[in-house]
Amino acid sequence: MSGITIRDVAEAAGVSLASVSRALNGGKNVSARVARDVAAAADRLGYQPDFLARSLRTRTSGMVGCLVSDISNPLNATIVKAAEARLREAGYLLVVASTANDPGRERAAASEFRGRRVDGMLVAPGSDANAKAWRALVAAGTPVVIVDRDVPEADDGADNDTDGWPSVQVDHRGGARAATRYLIGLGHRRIALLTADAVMRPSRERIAGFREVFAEAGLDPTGAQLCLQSSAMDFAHGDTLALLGDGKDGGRPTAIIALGTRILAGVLRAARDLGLAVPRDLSVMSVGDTDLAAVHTPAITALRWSLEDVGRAAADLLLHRLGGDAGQAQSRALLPVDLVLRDSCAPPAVV
Amino acid sequence: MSGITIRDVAEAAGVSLASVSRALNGGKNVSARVARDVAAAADRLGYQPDFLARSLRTRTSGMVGCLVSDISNPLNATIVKAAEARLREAGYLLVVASTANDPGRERAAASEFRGRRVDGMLVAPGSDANAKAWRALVAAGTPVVIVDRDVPEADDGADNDTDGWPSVQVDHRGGARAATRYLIGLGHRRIALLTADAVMRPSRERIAGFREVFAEAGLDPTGAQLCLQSSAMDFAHGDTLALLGDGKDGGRPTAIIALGTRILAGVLRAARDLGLAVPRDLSVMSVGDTDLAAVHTPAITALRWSLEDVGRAAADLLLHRLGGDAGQAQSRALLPVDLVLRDSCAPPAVV
DNA sequence: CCGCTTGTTGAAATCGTTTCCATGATCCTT
DNA sequence: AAGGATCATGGAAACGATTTCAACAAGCGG
Repeated sequence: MSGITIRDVAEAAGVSLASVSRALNGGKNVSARVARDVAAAADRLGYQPDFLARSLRTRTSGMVGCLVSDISNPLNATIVKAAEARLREAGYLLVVASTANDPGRERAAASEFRGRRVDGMLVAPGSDANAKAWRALVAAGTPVVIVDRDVPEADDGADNDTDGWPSVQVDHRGGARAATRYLIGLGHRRIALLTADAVMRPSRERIAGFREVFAEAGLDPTGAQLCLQSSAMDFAHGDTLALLGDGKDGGRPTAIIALGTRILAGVLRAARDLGLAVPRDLSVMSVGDTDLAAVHTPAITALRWSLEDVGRAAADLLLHRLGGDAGQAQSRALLPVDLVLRDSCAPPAVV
Repeated sequence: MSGITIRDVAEAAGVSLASVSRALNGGKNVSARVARDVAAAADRLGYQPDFLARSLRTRTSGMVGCLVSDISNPLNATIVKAAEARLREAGYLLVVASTANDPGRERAAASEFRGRRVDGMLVAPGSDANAKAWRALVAAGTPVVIVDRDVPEADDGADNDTDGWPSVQVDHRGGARAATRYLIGLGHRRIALLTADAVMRPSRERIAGFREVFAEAGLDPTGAQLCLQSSAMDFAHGDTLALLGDGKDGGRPTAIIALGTRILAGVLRAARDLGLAVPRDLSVMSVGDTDLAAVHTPAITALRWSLEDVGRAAADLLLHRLGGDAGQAQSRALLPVDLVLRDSCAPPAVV
């Protein structure tokens, strides 16, 4: 290690430990001479403060914990990256834990973060079931920002904070509404939404928006078909084949909205296997603007939202809290979703 | 915070601080009665040790720093995730810093890691220029494992360690050789390699393997065309158009080896723009087995290596070091690259 | 029964930093 | 010029753990 401590600097500069600390930190109540000597000595010796000792004394670790299901998912990774950059600017270190949506690992990670005295946390729980663990953290005084998740209100009437937790959320409902309206506008009446299990907020909101539009348009609600993927085993390839193959419930869907790279890939492969041309025989839309969607032939119309904005907003919200601002105002952010029109959607073939 | 310290536990259990520490940690030289009482008291009070204080005393932070160019790159993210899982098992916390290959940020991050007293580091420098910074760290006693990078020998003759640094590397050269041999075996004589700037090991090794095979086969070396991408602005789309458009140097290449999702995407789009069918008019191979390669029509033959293995091996190597094993043996790992045959390569059309 | 080893225990030192407090010194005001 | 206010400074007490060391009890062979 560095080996040289504040004590060495003090001796070299011929002042006391307290003066060195003051000179290097606040600079308040410190004479110009001492400031100069200390800076010179520190520089000459290559002094580097020990964060551990400092943290122990000040009770702030300068670390922010980030709990995310899977860091190797590019969507998550992009969010984390943006948040890390913002936090780094503010002098914080981001530590991430991949939890694979396993409640046990989530709890363990949260507990470890707590033991390491993180100053705050960015969390995206795998499901709402773990909300109590987060509540315990918050009760312990650790600021927590929820990222694109819902946390149900406490079931014990004791501490029901009416306004909920600080959070950054994406307007998946609005995006789904726009997408559905667009397809209906093209003439589609049977649309399938392939998304993840409804245990998390994004899928729940998407489904809600999807159905809302059908209801508002006064269309046959059975035309809004859901296909939920609990685990992307074959990336929805089999499900899509089944969906497109037979004509149950009044015929196969003429349009599919698919979540993410892998499900989208499964859908495209299934369409190819069945000899269905996109967009002539089948319109396809991607939820999330991935490389695959942008580059595929034909290019896939997609719902896009800025992952960087999500990460930045989450970091800002947390920094706000860490800055002592416990004000309830601006404790929630809702980010927009855009519809990027490309070549993969067209009016359905006449029935 | 937790609020309750080892002192509270000591009082509750009616023993001294030292006994509590012994009981909770080693358990050596502790009577059954004390062990029981301490465990009970700690449990009842919900005691959670303070990592900061512990670290300060023991001089080990239990943290491992990871320096990577861009965590939002799925390849890097996968490596990091695997390493994190392995390190977590061993009780270490992984902290990552994205450096965007900016030497300044790399240095800053390394310095910060050092200040936070990380026990070790996993680094993939953006270029070899920063090697000196890493050397300084190693000289300071921090174990460092290099991930898929080369670090040149010190230019000052003083401390030239003959065996280099512990590192995990991927056999990109072998992979490139296999790929090139395969294409040559199909009859190709003009092959283009589109890869990244040669500032880092993977590209350098690939280029070397690529050329070696041409030389060994006694083929016209001008058939081995290089196209280096310093920044993937248009994802090599323009370069590919130029490459395939005219017939300089004895004709356009009949096969292209493209690095990663984005360059591959650019190549495929360019081929489409020029009306070249894959693999009839142009054979295409991907370096790295991405979603796009697996899902494209036709499916793209790819060079694949296990990113999880890279992460795991790096973690293991570092853990080995941290375990006190400074033995030079097994300080370097070389991971294999496989050629995954799919449908995107065929013998070239007769000239 | 004595001396020696083995095993438990608690008081105190330590890690490197920040911060409280007392002590002078300087300066300004009346 | 005396008295109070402000400021720079160093000694020492935290922060919460681990670890050394000495003390003491018990077991045991001779």
